[in-house]
Amino acid sequence: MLDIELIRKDRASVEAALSKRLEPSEVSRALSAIAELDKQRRELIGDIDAERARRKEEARAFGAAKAAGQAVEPTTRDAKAALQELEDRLAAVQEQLTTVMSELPNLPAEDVVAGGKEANVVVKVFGEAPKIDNVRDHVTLANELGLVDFERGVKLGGSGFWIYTGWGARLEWALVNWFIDRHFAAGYQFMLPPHLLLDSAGYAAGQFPKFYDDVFHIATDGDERGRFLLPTSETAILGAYQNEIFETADLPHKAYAYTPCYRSEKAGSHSDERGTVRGHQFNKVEIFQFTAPEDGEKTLEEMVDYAEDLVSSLGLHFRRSLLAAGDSSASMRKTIDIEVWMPSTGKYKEVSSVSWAGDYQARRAGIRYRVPGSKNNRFVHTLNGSALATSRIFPAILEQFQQEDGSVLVPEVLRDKVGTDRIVKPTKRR
RNA sequence: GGAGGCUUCGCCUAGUUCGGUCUAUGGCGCCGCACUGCUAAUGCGGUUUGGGUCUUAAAGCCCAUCCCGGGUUCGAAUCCCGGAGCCUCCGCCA
Repeated sequence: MLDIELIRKDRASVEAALSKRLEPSEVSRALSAIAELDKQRRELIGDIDAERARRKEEARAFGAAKAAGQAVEPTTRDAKAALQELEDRLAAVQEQLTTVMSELPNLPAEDVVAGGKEANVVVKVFGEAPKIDNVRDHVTLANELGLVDFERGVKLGGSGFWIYTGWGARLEWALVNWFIDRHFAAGYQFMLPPHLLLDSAGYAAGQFPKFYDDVFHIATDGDERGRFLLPTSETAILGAYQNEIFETADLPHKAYAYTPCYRSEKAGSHSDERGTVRGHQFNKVEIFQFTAPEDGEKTLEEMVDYAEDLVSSLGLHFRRSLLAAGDSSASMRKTIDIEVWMPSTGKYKEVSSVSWAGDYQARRAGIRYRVPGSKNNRFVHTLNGSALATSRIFPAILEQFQQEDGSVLVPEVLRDKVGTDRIVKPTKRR
């Protein structure tokens, strides 16, 4: 949610920023509608408040007169319908305003360029692509080494699901655990939240209404409220703090969570999205920070550096990209992707997306902090980042560390957790 | 799933019987000031949250807010209906 006061005061700059990700004519139309609704809203509030003040005064006078023993007639009964009518109008205006406002995306940061995926900027490349003869893709490797059972996964969950098996399950779980250890050591608070969330949490994070159809909705017996399977633990971490006020001393608040991510999006069968690259359920450890506004943008850099250090520690070749306005999530001011090299496709694939939402999510979720020396509580800034999406790191490890003899070397930092230095072909039936 | 109790401005709490200066009591905590070699103690004052209005800003003023949503009434923390959450006991169950 954008700051309506900013739209009032500096509509031109809002319009310019939004035009980086929307059609200018569409932006103009939405802002005009907002200006008009905002005007109506404030007029109605003024009228309603005045009417309520009058009624309060009359009720007080009535009580005083009655207490004094005078015979008095109620006077405000007729005005009730008029007040009700004003309140109904306000509710209608408010609803329209909220609808238009909540559909507007965040303002892209200054250094974020307009355009879609093609306008993304590669900022930096880390390491070098390993030289591999006869590259096998991760699906082949996973099948040969018995790491992932795609066929039985489909038997269980249908298309888009798989089972990690044997050393594959060990590797996946080692990744999750290694990230969990690292974030804990880095001072993030560990959370294991519910995977089933109330719809309100989806709206707070800005995923609804836009992605309402891309998540799994769950009906719960005897409860009218909608619930859904979380598409990322970002939704849970943010939602956990809905309508709360942070003490200044508690900022920045750093949290992280491990959950599977459930997405119902239609999985097209792109050749570079085979295997575990895209599915209806994947593992991800998410880091999150609530900060004071002045620390927001620099925290983004800190978090990206941190996530990159993880990928570097694994020994993978990757790069950093600054996303164009049209390719980053609507809730975000700026998003930086970490993309890892996939030898089989010759492409880089996103393994982490680190974003700075400014106060956009905080405004939707009602998350504020106390400003020292001020009566007015302000909205915090929120940042989130995958650290990391294991189901993307997993295939990158298989592909980048595959050996001539068909085995795969385990990254050094994971060897203790996996329980082997090298994964070789199994001899028994799986 | 059944029965009962409960939810008040950070925390605890008075108020709900029987509707009206409740414009919500008191304590703790916190902030400011005073006093004092320092600390402590003490005294005085302040301290829910959000919206509107005015203003360069602050202050002020107005409205809402006693778990949430409806209702009754001139008037609701208080009465009625619906919902959520917590606690106790019983039942069921990984």
